Amino acid sequence: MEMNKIEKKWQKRWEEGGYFHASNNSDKEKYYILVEFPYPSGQGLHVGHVRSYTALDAYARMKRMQGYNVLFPMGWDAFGAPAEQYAIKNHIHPSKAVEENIKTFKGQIQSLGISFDWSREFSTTDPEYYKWTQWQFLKFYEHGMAYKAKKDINWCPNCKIGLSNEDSSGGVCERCGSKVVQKEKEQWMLRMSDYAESLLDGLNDTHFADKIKLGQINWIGKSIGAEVLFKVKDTEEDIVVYTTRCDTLFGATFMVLAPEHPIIEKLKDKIQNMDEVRKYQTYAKEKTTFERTELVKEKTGVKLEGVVGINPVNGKDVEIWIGDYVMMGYGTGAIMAVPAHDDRDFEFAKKYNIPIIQVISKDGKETLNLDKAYTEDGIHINSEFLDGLNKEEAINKMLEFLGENNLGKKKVNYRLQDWVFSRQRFWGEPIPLVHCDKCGWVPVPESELPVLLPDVTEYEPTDDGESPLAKISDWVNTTCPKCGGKARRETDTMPNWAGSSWYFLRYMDPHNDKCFASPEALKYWGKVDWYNGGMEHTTRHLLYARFWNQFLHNIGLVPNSEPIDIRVSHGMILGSNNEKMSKSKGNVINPDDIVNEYGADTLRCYEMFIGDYEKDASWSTESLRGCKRFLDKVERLKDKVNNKDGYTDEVIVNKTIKKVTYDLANMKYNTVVSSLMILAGFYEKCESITKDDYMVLLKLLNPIAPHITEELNEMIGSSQMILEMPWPEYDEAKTIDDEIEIGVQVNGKLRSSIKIKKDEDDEKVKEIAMAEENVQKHLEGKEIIKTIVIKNRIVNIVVK
RNA sequence: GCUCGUAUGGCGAAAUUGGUAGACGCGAUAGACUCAAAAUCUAUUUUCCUUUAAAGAAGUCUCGGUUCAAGUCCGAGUACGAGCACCA
Repeated sequence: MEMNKIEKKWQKRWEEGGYFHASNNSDKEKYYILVEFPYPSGQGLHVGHVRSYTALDAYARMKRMQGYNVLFPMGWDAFGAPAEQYAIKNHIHPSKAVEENIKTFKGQIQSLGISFDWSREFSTTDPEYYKWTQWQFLKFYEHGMAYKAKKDINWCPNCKIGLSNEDSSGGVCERCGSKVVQKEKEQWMLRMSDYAESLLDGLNDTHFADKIKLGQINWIGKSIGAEVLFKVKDTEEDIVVYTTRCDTLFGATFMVLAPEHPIIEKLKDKIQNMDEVRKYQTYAKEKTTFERTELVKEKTGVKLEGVVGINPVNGKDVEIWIGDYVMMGYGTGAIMAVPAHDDRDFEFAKKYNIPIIQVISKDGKETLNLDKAYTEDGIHINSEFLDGLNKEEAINKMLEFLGENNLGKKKVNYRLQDWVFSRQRFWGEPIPLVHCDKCGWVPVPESELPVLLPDVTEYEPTDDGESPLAKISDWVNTTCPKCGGKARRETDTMPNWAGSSWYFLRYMDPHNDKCFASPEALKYWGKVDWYNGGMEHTTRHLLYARFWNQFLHNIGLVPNSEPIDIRVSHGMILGSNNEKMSKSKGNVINPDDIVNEYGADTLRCYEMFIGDYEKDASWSTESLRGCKRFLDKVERLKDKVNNKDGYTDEVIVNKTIKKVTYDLANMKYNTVVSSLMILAGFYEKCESITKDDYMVLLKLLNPIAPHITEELNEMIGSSQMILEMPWPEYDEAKTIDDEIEIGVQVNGKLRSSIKIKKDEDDEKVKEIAMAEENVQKHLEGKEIIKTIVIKNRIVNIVVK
């Protein structure tokens, strides 16, 4: 068969018939299947895309045949750096490059026969779409969820641009290789940390895979501890520290502040070595986040001479240090150091000769010559009212004490920070605010949305790191919507994550120009039932999307707090050498080439067969040929079809229907293919098969190889397309043979196998098993202690 | 360092969730068809002993445990991979 021609024929027929268009008014039960929309890069489609699209396509096709109203949409996440880079280089508007890339991607996806509902397609860069992204940002702003704050960003002094953490990995600029420094800039922020607890709780309303839930939990990073107040001797100042181990307070011999801690300025007249402190502050500032965390293993710090803290539990003096191993961004930016029981504090204390007091031990005795921090839980010592208590008891008692004396309280901290929502880039959604000298920040009125990106040809950032938009004075200068006076537009744009944080809502009602989606559509489609994407997006993207949706829910705009029910992730397709596919390694497989040579169905079938869907898999063209052979075999079987009715073998057919139905819904695509191979192999051994036999195979295979199965269905004279037929049902009672073969073990070792009737009486099975010659041999001269019969499974005879 | 995965033939992998380990596919070997090749079909293919078969022994990263029975459960460890990373 000429596969390419056949595939085109069916793709055209499906598209023209609108078979995959989901309806917003249907009596059928809805089912929303979503696969992450791609960034349409210039590289074209990757065979990895084919894997996840095919997998969900197969599921969607089965669900439709099972009678669901399936929403399976596709679109484009097209804002972001690569398109902007391309534009800078070639002096064309990024939207042009995006348009071309989308065309390529779409053509490639269509050549695979994926059953996306193209009538709902959009790109995050469409003004009709980003109008609503901007509108939603204004909702954040109106509800006090967006604010401006000074933040350190990764800054390349050579390129004069701000870099993401990814683009500055290793502490050098990805583009020019120069050293990245920290630069303070005013940035728009979203109060995501306010939602930390709610994002944690909400996980209970989802059915994400455990590892994905864990990823979210770790990212949110909840920690339960206490804030403890240390007075600074002979001043009115206090220092509040955050600790998860307030029970070790008697062992706190010094404190460490983040170098930029504000108390330092307040105490500067008291600090005798202020020069040294200033020097250290500068040194810390110049270090990038990378160096602070990875390169410099050895702890450094400077003691604040002339100021002393007071340990609130025993009134003893504690030294105050600054050190860059303490971060301003977490807790209170200050810690109490307990060198005996914390590795980092121990190292610091050793280096600077600070006293070490042990307050926990295994046996209630002090350890001589502690050579490293004792971090196991034990019994408290040297701790007055805590002596003899274990960790939990001691923490509770200490919290009680701190509370009674107004010295501290229980405190929950989260690693999750507010979302830095500004980018100094051209190719993103403009933040729809203007700044007026008189009125301050003023939202652009809804009627003036979207704030469009201007049509220019220069996209280089400015020398001081402002967005390229800042240079376009026509665009920047505007009037204040409130007072009508002179005003300037915000020139920062939104991060790439913005558009993808709510796109799943837009699919429900993509052409609505009155609102981002009608309440009816939002209610009808509800949650995404099944969301698939890459492992790399299971923390941040998913968290942003959940946060965004929870916020919209809280202000009454969407019906569900959680947007997604089930989230799964697929493994990568690696090159045949087990490495990530890349041009430089020469191991890239272009799906177009495979489609041209072997057909889309073969590629689809192979990628489903390649292995465990959630794990990485290496490409093998040899194995791909095996799938081609299988499809050829299915084709040849059509010549065996006789004019009889019914199934040649009820059991194998029912068994296969059961397995394929279950496996398709449980991401076990590889065994879907193998069980169909077994069925085809069985048919091949038959003299002839019935049309019913053949139709079952075609229907079950259709979700994975839709083109060839439709063609064969037509060739044997069906007037209806497979995709219009109901999904095959199975009869549980017919999934097991009447006669089965089970193993017989003696002392757990297999000695024989016997044929018995299904559900045969245990005593009878015992009898048959005992009669086996080889079983007898192993029973000879032994005493039978007991015999275990597991129905339809195994017999085990225990002897002595 | 912490958290989470993973480990099964020459290779990709299955295993009804504690019940005959290696289904299915690739590769390989032998044969059929063919002038020949391709395609297709048939047989064999975990290892060891054995001419073969029957029969046997070993075998799912390592060591130990629970059980009539362990790839599957428990404990300790090794290797590889992923994420987070001085989070107090």
